[in-house]
Amino acid sequence: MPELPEVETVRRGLAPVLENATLTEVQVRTAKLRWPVPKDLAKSLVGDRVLGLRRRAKYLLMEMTGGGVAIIHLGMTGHMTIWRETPPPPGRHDHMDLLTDAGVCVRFTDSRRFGALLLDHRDTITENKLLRNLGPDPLSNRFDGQELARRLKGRASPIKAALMDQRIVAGLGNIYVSESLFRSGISPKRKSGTVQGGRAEKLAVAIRGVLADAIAAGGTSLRDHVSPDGAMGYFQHQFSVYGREGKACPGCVCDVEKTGGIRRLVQAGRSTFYCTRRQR
DNA sequence: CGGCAAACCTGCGAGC
DNA sequence: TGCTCGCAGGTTTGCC
Repeated sequence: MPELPEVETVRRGLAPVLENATLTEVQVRTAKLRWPVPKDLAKSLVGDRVLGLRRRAKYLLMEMTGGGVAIIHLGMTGHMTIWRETPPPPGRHDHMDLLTDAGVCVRFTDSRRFGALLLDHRDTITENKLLRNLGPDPLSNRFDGQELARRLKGRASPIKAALMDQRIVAGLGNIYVSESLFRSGISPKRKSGTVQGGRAEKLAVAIRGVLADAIAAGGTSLRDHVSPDGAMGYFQHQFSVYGREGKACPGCVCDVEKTGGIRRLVQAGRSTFYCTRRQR
């Protein structure tokens, strides 16, 4: 499920029920996630009020009045569900419940358990190992064509790999990299260092546009619901290339029979989808 | 440092 | 129907 637009959708769904709420109970049923859930999690959070729910790249940061900050990552299959009434009995993959003084339950579910919940403190959060090397958030004003060009300069790797690298730009994943490259007309195989000037500008604009459109659509729902209120995201219906191998490129008028349509290739172990005619 | 495969997990759909 | 295989939205680690 979660790249930046899905995480932002989750943040927006949870914020109204978590912000200003006091946590009355934290139930951890599965401590074995991407990293072990801290043993003192409940002790650190219960009784504190949630000051704010923020997002940094694909991480959710829940800031507490006591100074604690819960760092949440949804991994590949993690999602959150809000229960305003008594929640159903937890299933095998319902690893955690956060209960608030308003009687709301926020349940964390993650079948593959690549997600994480860790603790830090507001005084040390900027030096946190998971956060300190992240590149700019593409929707922030720290990100534009010039900044992207600077970060790509001199790199020999294909641009697909560079955009997947969270140190270059933070928040893209496999779907939105393919879609952004398509929108900017850049081949995923192009050497990163050659994406400079106008080309970098175009790519930066494409990244921002794709992410903004995806957030407006409530993210992408391929297998899981993304929104904590159960609503499906529908950006998958706007995909130009992702998952569309052999289908017609939306920008090409050529016959699919002749061109073969959208191509798939594997780069660094991940599928990339692109159009050989429109992306150079 | 760069690049790549493997590792961590489970579920699902395709094909036989 | 039921099994096996490949693939899946992420990130770290370890090896050349």
